[in-house]
Amino acid sequence: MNIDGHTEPSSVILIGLITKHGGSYRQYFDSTVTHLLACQLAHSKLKELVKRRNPPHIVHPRWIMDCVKSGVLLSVKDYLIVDNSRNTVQHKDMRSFTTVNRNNQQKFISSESNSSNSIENSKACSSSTSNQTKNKEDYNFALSPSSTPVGKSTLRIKKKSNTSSTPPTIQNNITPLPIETNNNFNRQQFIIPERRAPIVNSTTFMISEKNQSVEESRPLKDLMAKSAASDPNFIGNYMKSSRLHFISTWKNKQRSKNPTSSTADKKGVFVVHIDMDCFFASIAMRDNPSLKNKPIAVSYSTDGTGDISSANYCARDFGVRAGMWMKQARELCPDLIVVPYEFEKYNEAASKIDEILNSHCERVKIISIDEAFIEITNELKNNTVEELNELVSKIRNEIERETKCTASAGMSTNQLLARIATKKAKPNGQFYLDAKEAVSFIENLNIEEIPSVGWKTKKFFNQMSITKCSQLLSYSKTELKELVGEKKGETLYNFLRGIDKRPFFDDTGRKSVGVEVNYGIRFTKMAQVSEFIDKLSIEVTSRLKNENVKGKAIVLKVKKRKDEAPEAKKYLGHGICDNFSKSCTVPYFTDDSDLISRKVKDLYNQLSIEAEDLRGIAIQIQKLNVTRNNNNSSLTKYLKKDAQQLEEQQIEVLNSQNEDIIDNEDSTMLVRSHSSTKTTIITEKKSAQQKKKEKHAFRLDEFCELENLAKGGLNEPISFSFIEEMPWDIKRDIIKDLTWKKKQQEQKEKEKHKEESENNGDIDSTVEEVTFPYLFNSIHLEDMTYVKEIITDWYEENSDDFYSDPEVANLFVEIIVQMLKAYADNLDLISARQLIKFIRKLLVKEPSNEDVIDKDRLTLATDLTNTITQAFQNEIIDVEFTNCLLSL
DNA sequence: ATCCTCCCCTAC
DNA sequence: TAAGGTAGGGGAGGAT
Ligand SMILES: Nc1ccn([C@H]2C[C@H](O)[C@@H](COP(=O)(O)OP(=O)(O)OP(=O)(O)O)O2)c(=O)n1
Ligand SMILES: [Mg+2]
Ligand SMILES: [Mg+2]
Repeated sequence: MNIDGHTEPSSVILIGLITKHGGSYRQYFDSTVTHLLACQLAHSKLKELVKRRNPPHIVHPRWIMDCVKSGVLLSVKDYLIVDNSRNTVQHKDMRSFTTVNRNNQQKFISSESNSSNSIENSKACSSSTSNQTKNKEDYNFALSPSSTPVGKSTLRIKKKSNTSSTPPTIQNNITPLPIETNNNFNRQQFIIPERRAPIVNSTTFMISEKNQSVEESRPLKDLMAKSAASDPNFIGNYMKSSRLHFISTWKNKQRSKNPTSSTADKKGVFVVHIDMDCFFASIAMRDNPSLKNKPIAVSYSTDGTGDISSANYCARDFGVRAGMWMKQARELCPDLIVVPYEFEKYNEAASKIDEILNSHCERVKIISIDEAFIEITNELKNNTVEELNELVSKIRNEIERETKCTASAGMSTNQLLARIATKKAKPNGQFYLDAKEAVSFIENLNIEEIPSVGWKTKKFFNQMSITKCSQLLSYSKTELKELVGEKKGETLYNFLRGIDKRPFFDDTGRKSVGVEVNYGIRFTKMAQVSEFIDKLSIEVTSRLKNENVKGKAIVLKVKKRKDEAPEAKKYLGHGICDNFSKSCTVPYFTDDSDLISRKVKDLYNQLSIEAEDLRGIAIQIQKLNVTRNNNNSSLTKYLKKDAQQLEEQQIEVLNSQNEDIIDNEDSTMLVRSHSSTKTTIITEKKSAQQKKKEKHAFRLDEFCELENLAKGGLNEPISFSFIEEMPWDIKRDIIKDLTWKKKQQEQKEKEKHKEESENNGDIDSTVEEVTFPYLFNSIHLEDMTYVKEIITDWYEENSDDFYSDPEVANLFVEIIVQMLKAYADNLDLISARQLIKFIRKLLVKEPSNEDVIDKDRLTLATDLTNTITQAFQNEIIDVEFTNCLLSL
């Protein structure tokens, strides 16, 4: 729950009641808020709230009071202060809601009927001939105009000329759930199953009834037999069998081998891309040579909806492709021979390849289980293409000797060209693509042969009748950016011209760890979902522990059967789904499966997805403790390097910028005339030098600013000379903090003036006044004395209002909670304790002469501290930390 | 302007 | 029957 504005009774009291009776209070309004308590609400605010995916009930605080009085959770119906029931009704009536939508969509589509028709045609074409798999299920559904918005079948285009007709897209498909009182109970199912037992039962009852009555109950039952619900070790078995899991984890294992991007990048002479020919299939043919001249595919099934993992070149002649369903492959090639997976053998071969590559070359970047780039720096005597061909030939021979499988290699001067060359080299060949011939080579390719042009992008361009790179080459960079987005436009423009600016090693360290299961998910009860989340959490935790990482952000991703979508065509597949994701951040790094599971269930509840409709579920952990310092906290840097190094880095950055500029111009010269470019370089260089100078000027400027700030209105003047000693960037942060603080103080004063006339101030972010957010980005807020002084000052300044104006008291609570969070962030239990103790003392001290008020004060003080600790408890999930804190 | 959240896309 | 995972790049749009 969240409280808006001034309420009667006061928010402090309400918060106390809410937390005491099992509700959860949010300081700020967010999507988790189901009820907003208010006595009145501005129209503008209401409008905003109603727009939300799950608009809250807007309820009079009397509701809380009455609930508490009667000891029962009463319906909010009689306490709604805004009658948004009209909205509710609209949402409830999904049928009419979606019908309206449909019409809109169809109108939208028919107005562009030409283009959407051509999508359909080209899709039909490509699906029957050569294609990179997208299975018919997803395919056909996406084509059906009644079910999918146009936006989905085209690329997302940055600038949409007709914004007015876009609304009936994803937004509306995300089904704003009808808000009912019951909804709330559903949300709590995970948390307090027993207490909500009647509801749970009725849900389950309804489901089982459905199962009996619907005619498709039998196939559903069959599905259930093999689903995640019926196998207690589903995740383990699944991960053991999944080829995609296999190649993903294999790649992950290599992560540590690839150097990180920081490695000073030497300029390589050549780049070679090496990729095994139909890797999985090759292994099978190796061990059973009789298969060599027959079409084979690696799969679990000989027909039906099983995926093909890899097909040999003989099968490819029939159009059989990886990712294709056996059913379709069987149609294309009735004599197709299916061979099983042999993961262990793939591992062995991959290790051998890895060894061979490393024995020939220093710089090896592993891309996947059957694929790697190598960069040639000093391996050749004269750096001639002949030598290169020799070396690569030698490597390929060794690979074949050791693995009895063939590899192909593309060679050129950058990764893009090498990779493109590989395709031409296959099977069992090698090909050198000269950068000078890049454009003439690329213009004959189909667009999907350019990396980054995947299924969607291909469809998007096909729909504009673009299939060849030559066609794309006539688009300007600006036009491409308009079509496919800023970054992709840029890279695509460059790629089409054979330009690839990626550094050879670009691994910036892990950013996330996750588990996902989008297969076999068929549940009927929330309890099953809950159990599955427990297991998933354990799985993700074990992966975290394996890698020795922890994270702060917990992400839940789910697939929900699309409204009216039929049972998946693929056996136990996810079918046509809407995707949702929801995340939360805990204030410290964790790898605790209980915590993760609790939070994920919270998140799941917020999404309100019926167990029956769930088709896929994933947990991701982000904001890892190992993620390479995007934390650019100046202090962190300072602790790592000394200031000198930092300055050097600055200069390096500037230099490399210069190089970049030159690089850019060099490459564009390929297509442009060069007359004007030189001057550009010169001006750019100049401005870079200016920048360098500014860096020094910056220090002076800052110096003056700092002097002013240090003099002006600080409670605790910081030793000026101390600051002056600091490196420039730390100074800059301090200045930022101080400026910010000063601004806050000014604003507060302004508002105080206002308050005098209005008697109702709404200050909400005085919080960081005490925290130095820039400087203490990730470092302890250590100076407890300082903190205490600030709080005391603040308290004394406001003590007049403190006990009369609940807003002021509320603000106080907020500040303290924020500070506790900051401490929890750093697991600084000692300071947190000190703070709590200090607050208690502060509020209870100074015996007043007026006895009556004094007693009230004592009660209020206790109430307040309880509220603080409880609010804190709601925010901080680390049980250990909270318990320690509360057991003062 | 920059960050954060919730997506979508791509690659093997 | 079948095992549709996983990490990173990136964009839109809201919050700050
Ligand atoms: N959709 C896919 C793509 C690939 N793989 C697996 C099987 C492949 O053998 C291996 C390597 O992928 P490649 O893209 O290199 O494909 P192949 O090696 O099979 O064929 P190619 O000769 O085109 O490289 O990854 C898979 O299981 N499913
Ligand atoms: Mg391969
Ligand atoms: Mg490969």
